[in-house]
Amino acid sequence: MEEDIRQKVKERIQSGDFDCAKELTMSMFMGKHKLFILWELRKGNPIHFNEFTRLIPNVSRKVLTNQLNELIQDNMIKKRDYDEGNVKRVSYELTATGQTIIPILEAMYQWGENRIEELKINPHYQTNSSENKGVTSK
Amino acid sequence: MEEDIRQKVKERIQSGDFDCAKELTMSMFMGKHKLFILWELRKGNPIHFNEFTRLIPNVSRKVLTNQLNELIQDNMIKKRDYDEGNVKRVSYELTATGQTIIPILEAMYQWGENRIEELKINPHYQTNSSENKGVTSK
DNA sequence: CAGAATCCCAACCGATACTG
DNA sequence: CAGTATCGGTTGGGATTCTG
Repeated sequence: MEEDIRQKVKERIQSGDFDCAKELTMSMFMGKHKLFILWELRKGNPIHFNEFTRLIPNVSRKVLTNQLNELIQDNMIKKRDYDEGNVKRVSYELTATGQTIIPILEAMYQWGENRIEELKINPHYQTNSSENKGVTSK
Repeated sequence: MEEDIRQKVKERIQSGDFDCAKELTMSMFMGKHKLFILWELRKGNPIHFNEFTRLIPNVSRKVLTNQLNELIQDNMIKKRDYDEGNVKRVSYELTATGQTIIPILEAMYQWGENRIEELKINPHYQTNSSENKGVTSK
């Protein structure tokens, strides 16, 4: 349904329904590896296709291609083809628009770090124990 | 795969692999309606179960229940049961932790708004036309 | 090196019906 | 009112194989 949401958001915007700003943003990095891809590109350095296959653990080329193409369609990254000797190479880098989304990723990174620290101190997962139960004020 | 990512991230954190901060954050609002739920709760006002079914277009109770429960497990929202007359009611509101993620949603909202304005001026979708093609510097 | 083309499965989601 | 239970459809993603 990820692709679905991207399409839905596009359609809504194209048909004049602009009430989906958060969803639009979210659709930029929905997809298994997009967050990772954008994150790796955030410094401005271009990255080759096969570099990604090494950087991202266990990604198939098909899925990687798909994620990269969607990011290109969304104008978040751009592709550059060139020849090196006689072997074709391709690199990807952020577009100007893509760069503007990085602060959000950094905020997400920071929030996650803080949350992890909290969880180290006071693990909360699978404890349906305390504070969050129904406060049943009958 | 949404539940899957939530579980994976949890497992990674519980097994001492803390290198997934962004993914943890993202897993907080992955799921079809979580963004919407958190957004509606951001002002601090509690919302009843059936209010959500009215606020969210075309959500089934099953899916809504699921999304709410995951948010509770993740300590983003909390549930409050009480009796009103002799009818059981339930409301949901943000936890303290849940409140800390709102600024990220607001950043996403703002980014989306800006992007929509850009697209109004210079529609970019489905034009694989110009700047983003391979810059083929052969 | 950088894909494209298939096949296939898991699981998210929707619709519907039932319960306390 | 606020759920639970069940069934079935859709699709993103993995594994594998084939090009230029």
